Amino acid sequence: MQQPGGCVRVTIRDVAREAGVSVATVSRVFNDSGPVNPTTRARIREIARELRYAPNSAARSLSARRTGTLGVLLPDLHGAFFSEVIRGIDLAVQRHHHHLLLSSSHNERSEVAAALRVMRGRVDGIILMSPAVDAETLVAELPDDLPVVLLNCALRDERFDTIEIDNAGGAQAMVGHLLACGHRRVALVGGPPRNHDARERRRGYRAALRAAGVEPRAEWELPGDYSEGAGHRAALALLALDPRPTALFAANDAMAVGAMSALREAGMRVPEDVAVTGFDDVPMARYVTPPLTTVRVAISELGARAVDVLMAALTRDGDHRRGHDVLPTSLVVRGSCGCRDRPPPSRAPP
Amino acid sequence: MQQPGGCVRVTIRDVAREAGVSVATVSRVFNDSGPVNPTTRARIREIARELRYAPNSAARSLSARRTGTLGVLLPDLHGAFFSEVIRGIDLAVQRHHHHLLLSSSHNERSEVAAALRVMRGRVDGIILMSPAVDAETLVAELPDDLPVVLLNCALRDERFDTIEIDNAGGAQAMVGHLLACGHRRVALVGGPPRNHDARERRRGYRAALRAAGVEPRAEWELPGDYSEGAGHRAALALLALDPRPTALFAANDAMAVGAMSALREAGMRVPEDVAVTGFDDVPMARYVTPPLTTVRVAISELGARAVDVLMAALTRDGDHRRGHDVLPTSLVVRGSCGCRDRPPPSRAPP
DNA sequence: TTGTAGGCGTTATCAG
DNA sequence: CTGATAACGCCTACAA
Repeated sequence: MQQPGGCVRVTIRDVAREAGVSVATVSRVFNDSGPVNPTTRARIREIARELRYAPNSAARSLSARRTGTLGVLLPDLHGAFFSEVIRGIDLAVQRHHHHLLLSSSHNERSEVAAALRVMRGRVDGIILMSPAVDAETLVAELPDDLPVVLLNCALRDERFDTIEIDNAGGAQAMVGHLLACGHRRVALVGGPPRNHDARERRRGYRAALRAAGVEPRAEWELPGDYSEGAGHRAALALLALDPRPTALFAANDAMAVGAMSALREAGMRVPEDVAVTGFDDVPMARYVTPPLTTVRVAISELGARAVDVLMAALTRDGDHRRGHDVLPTSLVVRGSCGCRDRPPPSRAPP
Repeated sequence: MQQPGGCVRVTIRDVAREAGVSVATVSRVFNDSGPVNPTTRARIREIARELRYAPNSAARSLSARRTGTLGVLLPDLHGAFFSEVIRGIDLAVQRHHHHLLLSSSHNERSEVAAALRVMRGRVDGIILMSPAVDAETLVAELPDDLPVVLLNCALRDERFDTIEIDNAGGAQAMVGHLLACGHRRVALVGGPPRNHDARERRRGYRAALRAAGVEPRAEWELPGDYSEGAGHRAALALLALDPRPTALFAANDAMAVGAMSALREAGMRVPEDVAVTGFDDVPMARYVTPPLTTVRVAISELGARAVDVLMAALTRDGDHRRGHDVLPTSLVVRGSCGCRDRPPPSRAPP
């Protein structure tokens, strides 16, 4: 026992020397690769612990050509949605005994490219969610020696797996529900303009309107950015409309909550005066007043499935058939739409 | 141009060969280290782009002994709190042009140890938030060749920097406020039993009670776990108490919202029948009904500061004085406590 | 301004 | 069962 505290950098060589064996043997016990005499194995483990040795992961991945890590690129870390995605990813990654290299806030193409570059050599595969960068410019940056899963991207390239939420379908079901309950003037609080999900949700909104014989109107489409404050402002804008919409479909739950807050402050009742609905079904949704009618999305499932697909591509190394998954959504009718007791609306044809 | 698509593994050697220079020169242009003829520099960049070359980060960190990455260990990824912490960390890390290796859900000691081991060689420093693992057992696992910042840990070791929220102070101020408003029976919905923050908030709660001459009572302390559902159940339990508490202090906002929901369902008015307050001031807090009175914490600041401390320790390599920061909190009085118009309570002595 | 060569800490392939 | 030893891809003196 030469360095009791092991204060500097203790390598596999130190352990080998101390144990009177070769580095190969030490490597074997730490990887369970190849046979090692139980006695020497125990001694090596013991000495490694005394020296506080831990394998250097960088060296390991360099040599083994596997990193045991997945890279994740997200546009932003804001709000319950991304939180849930990451959580789903993390749980799945742990199930596969892997790790996570996280990078976020990449809306510019150059930022995505930079983040992608840094991932090289550190990850075995990449999960990329970048709803704001347009598709064509994105594909040029993607590495071709690593498997990539695209999340909620407006891109369906045969070179990559993709997973997305049925945004349009969920929105259409939600708005269809409001229409089925008798509403004729339904407003929308949209998400960020360049955001793929937001656009799809808007598309579903418009489709539902048309399917019910209602022509979408520009002044019904209030701008938003997925934040509570945007919902608040949108509701104020809605109140200024004449004739005033009787229902408000927010592109996510946070904005719906913000909108309800503004309506209440303005002396309006939800749902009696204005029905309000959201999208995502975040945990908080059922606990606000009134409980929020919304579109349920298995958000963490989105992340988990991405990991599973990636791991599958990783193991079935060469021959992996790309897939394009669409995660279904479902209507969750609570109090904020005011039509709990009506029959569920039938999904209108596209 | 030998491999137009560069479909396999292109290394620095390939670029060097193609450009007719040595690997050293290529390395220089990619690191801006040492002088390189502008012409050859341009040619190398050009060829690297053609070949789609990107340096292998594992090799780079092995050789350079720096990874440009910080490791983050969190107990869980649930809820707005952790979401905000990560966001703060990520933003700060980007400011420093570094990256993030994330790992979570480590409540067991062995899990923390494992995660710590895997970080070796991949990170330059570690941010660890582990409020559930007891302090002594934790310190044994910490690496001594890497700088570590402890977040919200019940540990104040001279070997590590620590940052924590003024949990007790914030709780005491909040409960003091309720008492100053005339409440005498104030209940608590606690956080996870083994959680350090949760204990501190309870300590502040009790201290405030005693400071006002009110003896804490066991039946006032309702169990919780930081989830909306726990708050919901706690409120139901509160309603069964006789005499019934007139105020409820939830150890976080999510539980406060859950509690308000249960009270409303039971036909009680907030704050008239029962005042409800929370902790954290998550974005949603101001938009619930009624707006939540809570304790404001600069959550993302907690993460950002951790990064700054770590980076400071990294640059001032040898001589870095450990510090123990405490993030202040502040009272945010909204509608849910029913005492908006009263004067702010004076902070009671401990 | 450029090239050579040794080393970073592991793994993996052979012989023994 | 164990030990040399050649990669892995890059950085960095040192030399030219």
